[in-house]
Amino acid sequence: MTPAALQVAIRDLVGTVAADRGVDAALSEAEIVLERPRSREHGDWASTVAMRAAKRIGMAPRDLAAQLATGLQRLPGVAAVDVAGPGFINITLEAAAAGELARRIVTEGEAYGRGEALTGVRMNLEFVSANPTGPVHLGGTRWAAVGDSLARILAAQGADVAREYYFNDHGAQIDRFSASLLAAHLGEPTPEDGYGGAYIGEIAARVAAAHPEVDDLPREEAREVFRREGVDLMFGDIRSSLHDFGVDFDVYFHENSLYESGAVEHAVARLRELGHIYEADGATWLRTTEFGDDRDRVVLKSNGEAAYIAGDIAYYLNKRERGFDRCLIMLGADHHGYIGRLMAVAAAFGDTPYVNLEVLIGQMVNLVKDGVPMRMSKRAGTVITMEDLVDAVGVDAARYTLVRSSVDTALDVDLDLVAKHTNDNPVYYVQYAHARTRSVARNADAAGVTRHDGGEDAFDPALLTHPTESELLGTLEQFPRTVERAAELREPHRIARYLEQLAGNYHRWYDSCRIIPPAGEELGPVHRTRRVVNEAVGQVLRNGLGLLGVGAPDRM
RNA sequence: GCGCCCGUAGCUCAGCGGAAGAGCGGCGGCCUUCUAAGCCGUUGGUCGGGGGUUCGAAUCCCUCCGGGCGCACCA
Repeated sequence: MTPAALQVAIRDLVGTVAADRGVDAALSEAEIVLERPRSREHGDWASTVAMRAAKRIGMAPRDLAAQLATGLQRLPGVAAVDVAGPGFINITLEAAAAGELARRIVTEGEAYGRGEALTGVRMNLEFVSANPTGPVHLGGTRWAAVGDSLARILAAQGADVAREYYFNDHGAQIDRFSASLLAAHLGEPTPEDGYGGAYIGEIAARVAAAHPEVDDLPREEAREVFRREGVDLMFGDIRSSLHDFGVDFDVYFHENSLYESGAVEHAVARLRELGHIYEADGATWLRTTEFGDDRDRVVLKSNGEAAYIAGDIAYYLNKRERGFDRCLIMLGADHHGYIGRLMAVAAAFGDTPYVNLEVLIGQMVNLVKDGVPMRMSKRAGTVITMEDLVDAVGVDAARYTLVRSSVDTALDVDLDLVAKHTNDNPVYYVQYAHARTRSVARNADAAGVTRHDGGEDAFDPALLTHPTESELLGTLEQFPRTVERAAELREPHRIARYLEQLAGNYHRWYDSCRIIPPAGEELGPVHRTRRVVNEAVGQVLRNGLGLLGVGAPDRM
């Protein structure tokens, strides 16, 4: 008896009751809510359908629930049905019906948890996108962890996902970067509005070592060398940190290519064709107010230069022309003001905002020391980088910490605390559960506790009768819909929270149910069956950690 | 002034229409048997305040308070 079958049965029963009373009470699937009750006392599944449908049918909720319960009781695989409170229907399944899942998970393996919700959809996921003026800081590290995990989750739902990094190595920021490098090389103080931090000195030294001629060049030319070579080195460092963090992009998109290829002119011409461009005050404007923005935006400044948004316009059109159905952009909270104009741009091209284009805003990461927030400043060089974090806690703990909270929540990271109490990080709780499943498997093999007994499949789900077993099986059953929900809501943290629950269920099961019989107890079908459950849990933990880009160790 | 996010246990945070949660911390237990990075018990909450919608609100709507981040012909 699967939840889907239960749902169908409930719909039919409601139809029968309604027909008896001469009422047409056709229920949509969404109305037949079947959920895992929070408390074990409420059975394996609970339905609120009686409370929803009571008014339409003209019965008291509890009476309707009682009638439905009688019908449900007769279904095969249903052990007990109770009516509680205002009309909850609590359903308990027979162990055999619930336990069948373990066999299915082992058969499906890595495929368990995948879905088809996004099959055939081409998605472009843009994240991090930091300009090469310094190492990736904590905020960028959060997007790296969340973005990469989201890409994995979307792919698990069948989407064709491209990870994309958009960057600019020209303009005022880069000018300040190269001026800072030159100053560091010459032993001068960091220029006003320049970048501080130890990495500036290191990059400057590497450039000078590779190009000793800078000392003989005029200042302007030397600065040009520092600009060109420094950007290359910096960007190389960024890519390498990201790679070490387990994040590799499919496309590194250079903003300047939009200008060099004529993509900006192409996009502006297209918008002009569509009638959304006008001239005023010597500048060229896009009428974004027509599409919900709070003011029109300058596309080409009165001095003839392209405004920043011109790049965004061209970039969006470029993505669409490369065949992406859905363009997702992850931005920090300090960019939330862009959403309106970006959506207006999409609409101006005739696209559907929030469908063809999605902007995911993530809140800031704050560095905390001894409970006091520390201001991070690139200029002052008091920045915690991706590498700092990884050095302190390792890739797995770093990624897990950053991905287990909703991006809607500003995150406080206390480096001392994280470094000191590394074992407190829930990632170890989950990883330990996985290592335990592997350890049990090794020992079980050695003890002959295998699924097959003399060629016969000894798996018998009716033997999984312990309360911790129905709890564990119920959680295992939730994995596919958890992944689907995480993909739909773009919320990877749901996977992490799910894994913590599963790990807890497993640890408690392990504590009360032996897989390998202790001395004096005979090896029987129950042990062989539990062995399959153990494998199923390991598989799901592995699949889930994989979606987070976190390792699933065999030993700890 | 306008806009976005947040306000749930001492701390960090899940839950976002259906029967208040986890981790950490505190206190007390459990290793001669499959990993004690574990388990069990206990402590701890007017879900920021007030209205409204609903059979039912931490969850949706309005409003107020508090905190964070933004509102350029900068990039």
